[in-house]
Parts: sequence; structure tokens; C-alpha cells
Amino acid sequence: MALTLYNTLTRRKETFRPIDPGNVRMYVCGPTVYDYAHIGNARPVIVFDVLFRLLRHIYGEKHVTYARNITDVEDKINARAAEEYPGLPLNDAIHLVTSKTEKQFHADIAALGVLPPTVEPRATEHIPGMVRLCETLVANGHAYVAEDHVLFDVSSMPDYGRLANRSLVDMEAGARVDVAPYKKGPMDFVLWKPSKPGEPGWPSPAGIAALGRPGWHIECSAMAEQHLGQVFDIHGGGIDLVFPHHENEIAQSRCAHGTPVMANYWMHNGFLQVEGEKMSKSLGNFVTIRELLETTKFGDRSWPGEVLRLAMLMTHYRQPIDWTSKTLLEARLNLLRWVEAVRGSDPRDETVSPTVIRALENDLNTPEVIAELHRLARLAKSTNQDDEPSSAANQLVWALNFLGFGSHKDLLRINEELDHAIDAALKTVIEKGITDRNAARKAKDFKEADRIRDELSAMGIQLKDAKDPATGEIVTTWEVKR
RNA sequence: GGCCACGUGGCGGAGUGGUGACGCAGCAGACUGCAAAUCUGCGUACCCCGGUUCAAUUCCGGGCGUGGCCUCCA
Repeated sequence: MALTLYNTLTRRKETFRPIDPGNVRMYVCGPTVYDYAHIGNARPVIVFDVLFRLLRHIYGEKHVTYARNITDVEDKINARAAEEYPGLPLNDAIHLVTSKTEKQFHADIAALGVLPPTVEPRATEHIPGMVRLCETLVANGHAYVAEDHVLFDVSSMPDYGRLANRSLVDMEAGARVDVAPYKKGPMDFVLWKPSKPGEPGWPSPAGIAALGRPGWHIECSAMAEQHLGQVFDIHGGGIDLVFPHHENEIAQSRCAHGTPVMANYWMHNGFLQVEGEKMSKSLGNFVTIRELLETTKFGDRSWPGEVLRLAMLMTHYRQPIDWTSKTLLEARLNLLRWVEAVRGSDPRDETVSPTVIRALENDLNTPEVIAELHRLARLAKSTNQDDEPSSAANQLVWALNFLGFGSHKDLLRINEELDHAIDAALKTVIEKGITDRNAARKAKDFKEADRIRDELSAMGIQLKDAKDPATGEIVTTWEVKR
């Protein structure tokens, strides 16, 4: 089956046909680095990581270029820098904020099993490209200079609004923004603006004498052009970026290059809510990736990155997702189950279940993938040899690996973390309890056996008795209560 | 006000013009000294009102509800 993707441009699922199968190119809007990434930021990062992995599987690792940018010039960064380092020159403070935040971001998403993109361009390293775009747009009549700003003239582009599916007339009718007096049209947007003294500034385009800095959208146009070319295959991001960010990127790039499209396929992940409400600092439900990984702030426990990743993939990427501790518990339970199913296996020949690939090829239907993982786990744990448990376990290992949950070894480590993360002293107590209890059971002193079991249970340790299928002996294991 | 999504069983969550998602919870059986765990099996659904159709949860129209965008936002 061919890869099919939902395209926001056409509002339907389409067969994916790359411009050049030898170099499939994808751009995804990355973070603006001024603060810890929150769990909503993690969604596109994970979703497009899955797509990246799938594209590499289909076209070959060397034939996919994935660019995910870092925006390190922006008003919020300036504000944060001034606030955090009031004693430093602004530009030094900005550098501290952006480099620190970028490091945090990389550490956070690495914990989520996200592969590094092929290139990770920074906005500040692409200022000349932005200046050139401005120059071109002014020269060809799509932009104009006013009060040291360069503004895009939306009336110069007949199909402006096509991605967001709205006409200029609609937007102006619904406008509720004060229009800057120097704008020709109310929807015109800034490509370049003057810097205030002390702010980061670069030599301006189009004969503007004052130092300036880029507007919000231009950085993506410049970085995409440099790393992927004027027209490329896939452009992704959160659905809230459709308008104005992506619409304006399209306007700038297409009008500068004279191309009918910027990217052939536009993909957008759905919005994330937290416990049924919009995530916001004022509601107090704002939650960062790092808090989920390292603190017990959400759901009274910390969560391994694999659990967060799975929770994100349990809902289809275009659907809204409600981020709840219940969802995380369910993800954790599923993961434990799968890890248990592959624990004793010895995976060799790499075979990713065709069902998994087929489900992903259908517009990244990860819930269907998860159903297949459950099926494989059931077979792997089946006692019926006709089900070929070892083959199923092997497939499960490779499917999980393919989806970014790590190698077989990593999976066993997850199990250790989720199940046996307990200090050595307590482990000794548990082992002794099991030995004593089994002795008591042999002596038919069930009162004593149950007392030991209850005592461990009160400590949060669950004993599990299982029959060894070969010998018929009862083997007792334990886990931290789920 | 304009535009765009979404509304599936107790819960989460796929999908489909006519029969099965899947998971959790629940119920039953096997196992167990009894439990738990595990294994096996089972049930219940498609917001409301019209329309199209032999047939609609699925397509179309209207309504209601929730969310998003129109201003920084993944």
C-alpha cells in the first residue's frame, strides 16, 4: 500500500508522491527557545518523528532530509532575557537564554525517543537569507517599505488565505485588531521591523538605514529555502499555526520564488488539552516535559519518556487529545505488558510487522498500530505453540523499536525502571519474604504465608505466583503495585 | 461576528454505506490452599432532527454541545 497523508491544503487524504524519491524533504516548525517546552510542544515533535522514521523506512535512511528549526530571535526571548539577567547587556542575556533553553529542549525530547532531525537550523544563522527574501519581495512588488518596516502586501497575492481556507474579505470582516497606521492593508504583515536600541539588530534590507530584525514568519521561509529548496514535500506543525504563521510563510516563499506551492503536503497535528481544559499558566495546569519526566507534579508520580511517547501516540495525530493522568496510567500499563511479553525473547532477524507499516502508511494511524502491538503481545504470551509465541515476540520487539521505544535492551531497562525501581535493602526484604512465605506454604501454614503477603502488600509490593509450564512448580515473582 | 475541527459502549480510542477494532474497567471459566498475577471467553456504542439510499454510526442539510483559529501560542 502507498503512503497516504492528510493534506491541509486540499482537506483530504492524498497518496504521497515525493518530488524526488532520492531526497524526500520535510520541514517542521520547531520551538522558540525562551522557556521549558511544555507537553503541547512535544506533540508535533513526536508525531513528525514517527513520520520521519516511516519515510526513512520507505525511501531509505539516506534519502530523507528532515529540517526542524530553532527560533532564537523573537520578542519573547528578549523579554525573558531582560527579566532573568537584568545586569547583563541584552544580547549577552539573550544568548544565555537561548543556549540554555535549547539544551533543555534537546535533553527533554531525547528522553521521548525522538531522533535528531537531519538539520536543525537556527534563525540567527539565516539572517542574510531573510534579508534577501525581503529584498526580492520589495523588488517584485509583493512587499513595501514603511517607517523602517518591510511589509507584505497581501492584496498582491490572489490566493492568499488558501491554506486556512479563508478569503481576505472574510478576514477583514472579522478583524478585531488595531491596524498599524503605516500598513496599506489591514492584513498586511511584517517581514522586517526596526530594532530598538539594545535589541538584537542586523543591517536592514531595501535601503532601510536603521538596524532591524526579522518578523515572525520569515525565518521559516529562509531556513526551508536554504535546506530544502524553494519547493519541497512536507511541511508540518501544530494546527494553531495554520493561520497566520503557515499562511504567511506560503505567501512570502511563493511570491519570492514565483512557485505555485511552497510544499506539496501540509500536515497539522491537533491541539492538546490538559484534564479537559486549555493548558495555561493562569489555570495552573501548565505542564512541561521536564516536570512530567522528573517531578511528581502531574498524576503524583514521574513518568518515563516512553510512557509519555506512547500516551501521545494512543490518539491519532489529527484528533484533539486530552492529556490526563489516566491516559498516562493506561500507557504505562500497556508498555509494561509489552515489555513483559518480550522479556524472555531473543530477537534476531529484524522484521517489522507489515500490519504496523500498513497502519502507519494510512495517515499515521498509530491507534491501529497499537492494536497490532496488543495482538502480538497476546500471541507472544500465549501458551498455545500454534500461535508461534517466539515469532510474535520478535516482531513485537522490532515494532516497538521502529516506533521509537528503543532496542530490546532498552525495553528491558524500562521494565526495570517501571517495575523494580527500589533500593537494594528493600529488595533483600522482599526476597526473604518470598522465601519465608514459600516455606510456610509448604508447611501448610497459610496464616503465616498470608501474613507475609499482606505485609509486603502494605509496602506496595505485589507478589505474583505463576506455574512454570515446564516443571509445574510455582514460581513467585514481585513487582511494584501498578 | 467570520472561519475550521470534533461529538462512538462505564472510560480511553480506531474505523466503516450492510458482519470484528483495540485497550482499561466489568462479568464468567482455568490456574491457586485462598487471592493477586496470568491465560481463555463474553457483553454493551455510534449527540439530536430531517434528507439521499434497498440499507447510514458512516454521505448531505439543519440543530445542539465541546474545542481551535481570527492577537503570542504546538
